[in-house]
This record gives sequence, C-alpha cells and structure tokens, in this order.
Amino acid sequence: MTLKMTLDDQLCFSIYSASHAIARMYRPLLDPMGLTYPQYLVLLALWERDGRRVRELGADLLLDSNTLTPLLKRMQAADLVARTRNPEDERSVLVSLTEKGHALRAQAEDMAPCVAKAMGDDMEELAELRDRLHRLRARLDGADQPA
Amino acid sequence: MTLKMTLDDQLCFSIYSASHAIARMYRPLLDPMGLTYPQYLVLLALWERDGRRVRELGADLLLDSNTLTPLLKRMQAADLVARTRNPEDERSVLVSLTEKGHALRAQAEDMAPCVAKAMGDDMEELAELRDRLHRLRARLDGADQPA
DNA sequence: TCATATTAAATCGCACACGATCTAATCGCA
DNA sequence: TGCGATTAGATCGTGTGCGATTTAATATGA
Repeated sequence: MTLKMTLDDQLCFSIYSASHAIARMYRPLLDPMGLTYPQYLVLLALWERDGRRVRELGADLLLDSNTLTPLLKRMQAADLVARTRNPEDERSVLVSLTEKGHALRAQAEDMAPCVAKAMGDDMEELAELRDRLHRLRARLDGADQPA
Repeated sequence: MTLKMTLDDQLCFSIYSASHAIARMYRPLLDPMGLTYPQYLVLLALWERDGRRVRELGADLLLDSNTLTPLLKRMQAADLVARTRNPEDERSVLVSLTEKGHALRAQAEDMAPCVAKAMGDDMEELAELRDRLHRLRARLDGADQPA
C-alpha cells in the first residue's frame, strides 16, 4: 500500500485542507467575539492554565515568540490578555487573562453545538480522529527533536 | 462522550498542530528545490493535470484567487509555471508547467522514503487517517455549501 | 443591439507562521 | 567578582490565507 503522488491520495493535503476547512468553519462563530482562530487557541490554553510565560504558551501551542509576540500584542490591544514582565525573571513575560478574556469562555462554550453539527455529531469518530492526529504529530515532532 | 474545552481534547487543535508539523517536516525537503509547501501542493495538482485555469486549480486546492494569484506569480518568477490568458475566454488564465516545473516531479518523488520515515511507515494507518480527514472536510464543506 | 448581470482574476489590507537576527537579562564558572 | 554562554522575547522579512473590493471580459435579455 503506497500513497500515490496525487492531491487526493496525499495525507499531507488532506490535513492541509481539513485544517483550513476547520478555520473557515470557526470564523463566523469567532468573529462576533472579535477573535481569530489562533487567538481562540491561545485562550483555550489560558483558560486551562492562566498566567503563563510566553515560552510555556508556545510549548503548548507549538509556536515560537516570532508568532506569539505580535499575536499576544493584538490580544492585549483587544483587552483579552495582559502582558507583564516576570518580577522573578525579567527576561520572561507573563501572559494572563483579563476580565474580558475570562468572560469569553462562556460564550465560547456556546459554540459547541454548532461545531458538533458542522463536524458531524459522531463524537466517537471525532475523538478517534483526534487521537490518530495526536499520534502523527508526536511521530513528526519526535523524529526531528528526540528530546 | 464529549470533547472538553482543553487544547489537547480539541480536535481543532490536533488538526491545526498536525498541519503545521507536516509543513515543518516538508520544509527542509522542499527548500533545496526552492519550493514552499503550498507551492508543492500546486505542483501536485498540476502534475496530475496540466494547463488548468486558476479557478480549477483553486477548486482542487480549496483556495481562491486572492491566495493563488500572488502564489502563482512567485512560481512564475521562479520559472516553475507559465501563466497565459486563455484565448477562448480572456477572463481566465491558464497555468501550465514549465520544463523546470515538470522536472521537479522526479525529485519530489524521491522525498517519499523520507516522508514515510517521518510519518511512520504504517501505510494502512496513514491511509485510514487520510480517509477520515477527507470525510471530515467533506462534512465541513457540505454544511456551508450543500452544492 | 446594447445596457445589465455575471464571471474570472487581480488587488488591497490584515493576521498569522517561521527562519534569521537582535537585545536584554540571567547563569556559570574560572 | 566578572565575563562569556545561555536564555527569553522582540524584531524583521517573506510567504501564505482570506474577506472585501476592483477591473476586465463574457453572457443575457428587453
């Protein structure tokens, strides 16, 4: 069994296009909250654990400061997060949720039925897909950085 | 079975991060060919069927002209494709492979072992994942555009 | 036939991603 | 103690994605 060199046969394209399709699906849901899709992912990470350093956020999201710094500055400008120098170590910056950032969580939870409807409501299938993708990413990251 | 509001539990994040991980994996392979990852996908589409209109390419890749036009212009500047007005309908532009664009196919095929190694060589698993993603994307696209 | 609607690309503006580089703070060790 | 190495963010440049608009060409119907 080999994958042919055609778009439809390539796993890489199925991930690429599914990823964009998901972002497109989320956009109209996030727009009313003034959020972009990556900003929503940052909030997911912060709702889980608040007051993180940029680097820790980046480890969760697999993003570096060159992406996160401008993104977080926009979120700061939108009053979603606060960025403060870490008194313990002035090199690092602590990112924490504002009232508004906290408050959006309830609204975000309301998206769930809509998201489930768009993706299909077979939660078993979606969880299975999530786990397979998780394993693939682990293999990809593990290959280059066996740390 | 529900997905919790945490990064790791969200299907959306597993796709997002896997998608970027794949692009990162391809980068060092494509760099020597002077290709970006989206440019490689365009070539995949053209190797399959050459001389397409921008709109047709966009239908395959799920991209609009606002993304494709600049991308194709860069590929034209790199002598990978030619862009010519369609004599049958001057509104449309035909995109066709140059010699160089054709020639890269052989080189691209040589990436396969490396890609398989990075993703894991369980082709059954990868094909299964591809099909599940394909079905998800079809559901997502079908929800908004039932055409 | 000719104005209007439709269609295909192109253009514009903004927000990611990311390689490469820079700056500032802390660490480590002679 | 003090200086080179390390570390954390920030900055810069390039290349996507995509909503919104514009331009040019073709189709359509009174």
